[in-house]
Amino acid sequence: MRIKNTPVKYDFYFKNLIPGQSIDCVIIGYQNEELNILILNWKGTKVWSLPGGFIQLDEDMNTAAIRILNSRTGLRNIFLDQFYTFGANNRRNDDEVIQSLKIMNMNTSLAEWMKQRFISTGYFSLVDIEKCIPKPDILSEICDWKPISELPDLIFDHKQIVEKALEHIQKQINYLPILISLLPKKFTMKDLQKLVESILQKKLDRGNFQKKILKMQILNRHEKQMQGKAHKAPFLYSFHKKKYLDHLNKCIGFVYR
Amino acid sequence: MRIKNTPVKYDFYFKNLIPGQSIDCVIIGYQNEELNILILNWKGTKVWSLPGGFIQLDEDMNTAAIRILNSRTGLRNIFLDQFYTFGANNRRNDDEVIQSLKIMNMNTSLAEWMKQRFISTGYFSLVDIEKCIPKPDILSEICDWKPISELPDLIFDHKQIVEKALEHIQKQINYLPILISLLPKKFTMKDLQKLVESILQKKLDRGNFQKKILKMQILNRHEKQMQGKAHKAPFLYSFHKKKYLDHLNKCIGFVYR
DNA sequence: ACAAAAGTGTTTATAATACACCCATGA
DNA sequence: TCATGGGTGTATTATAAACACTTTTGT
Repeated sequence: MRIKNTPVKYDFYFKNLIPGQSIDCVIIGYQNEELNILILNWKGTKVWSLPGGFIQLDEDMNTAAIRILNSRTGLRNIFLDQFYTFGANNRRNDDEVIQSLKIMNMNTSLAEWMKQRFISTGYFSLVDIEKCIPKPDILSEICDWKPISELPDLIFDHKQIVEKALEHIQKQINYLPILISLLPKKFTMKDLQKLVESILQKKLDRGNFQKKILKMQILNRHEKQMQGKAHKAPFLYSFHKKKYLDHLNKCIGFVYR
Repeated sequence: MRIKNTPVKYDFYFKNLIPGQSIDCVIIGYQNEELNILILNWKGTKVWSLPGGFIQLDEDMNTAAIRILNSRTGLRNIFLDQFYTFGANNRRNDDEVIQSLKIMNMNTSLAEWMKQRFISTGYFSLVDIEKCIPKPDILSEICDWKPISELPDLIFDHKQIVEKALEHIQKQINYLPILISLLPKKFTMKDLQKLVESILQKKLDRGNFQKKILKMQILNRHEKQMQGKAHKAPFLYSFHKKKYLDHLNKCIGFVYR
């Protein structure tokens, strides 16, 4: 799933941007029973960062976030929400910036731009990894999924941004369409349970989970899936989108806390 | 509770500020069985706005928010948290700004500053109204509490900012020290219930509320308070701060949803 | 036949809800 | 003595938690 970028010349593309204000995206997918996050490797360095970008002078901030998400993933109409704005004066370590920019042999005006103080608004997005085509940005040559248990060091305060985002979805699991966004169309009850467990970071009882979810009437049951495994084949399910969203709006308490 | 400002001359105090970035505060208090919000009236106009301000070049955004809160209320060590950043390109209506600045006879450089596009981060604060000494800012001459049911029109998107803040505390009542911040040291069970009801916007059963809260063991019971009313005198309570905060951290679900 | 995991059922404990009862108080 | 609201109790229902039983499948 690694995709290489073609060489670009750095131009003055940032002339049209709001200075001092950036966006960082925590793009979350679900794979191998674990949450994964999309991160970028800066050209010729060991620096990893979150996908991010800037806001155009006449652009809504939310629109900019959608644009950035789309340009890194190819996806449209994806769940995306703001969770926090990071405004500490020392959130970017200047040495880190200068060092990396030097390695990347960046032209002066872009380097100057990058050296500003930025206040950055964090957005998180929940995507189906299967549908996503990761694309590196102007600073990077690798754009790749990493499981949260194996994240490398990230530049600046990006690790904290990830942590804040994870905290946020944990608290919002009852209110936001988190589960429907992360699973493929059809899935087994076990898939759903593993996902919930990986978000809440705790084990749940299998029988009780199944009963609780079924009683909510938010799932459609489909044909059984033969897996060639030495046990009963599980049913496949899909979300009944309307009922699922109604449930969230009623804030009834979706799963566990 | 109205306080008039003395005349000030507008100076270049904003030279030291981050351009394009502002802070708006939704300062919430509890009075007459209703949530109240602190708002400002711009000099010589009918314009009402939230208390707000800007961030100094070398200042953390959170520090700026604390500074702004303190300068409007005189309070220190108050609960204050960020809830959303408002970045729509058209969130400020330019005509409104220009009109108001003209009426206020503002000098050119301040007017120019005010006409920028601002991305504004919303903070909310929960205060004991009794302890608060509202002070108008440089643009205003009145700084006053208004119950949320009787808010006047607010400038720009400030009404939406208030709504988002209220939504936020509703969702966070189980996680944030909302109740302890809004009530005076000692209060009756009825006071507490009315506060919770005014946040959740629904009626709760008196007997069940009392039992549920008492079972949590987060209150200290004090002497009864004789009110001169034609019925039994109620107990006074105060929060057992540690137990209350522990309860919130455990996210057990504090009251109702 | 067996192990493994699915689907469902049973039991017990805990919590939510509705509302009933008695008590203290001032008019 | 009466209306009012405070404090507490009880009965009913709903939900959570632990775990047991049966079924289906491939080896």
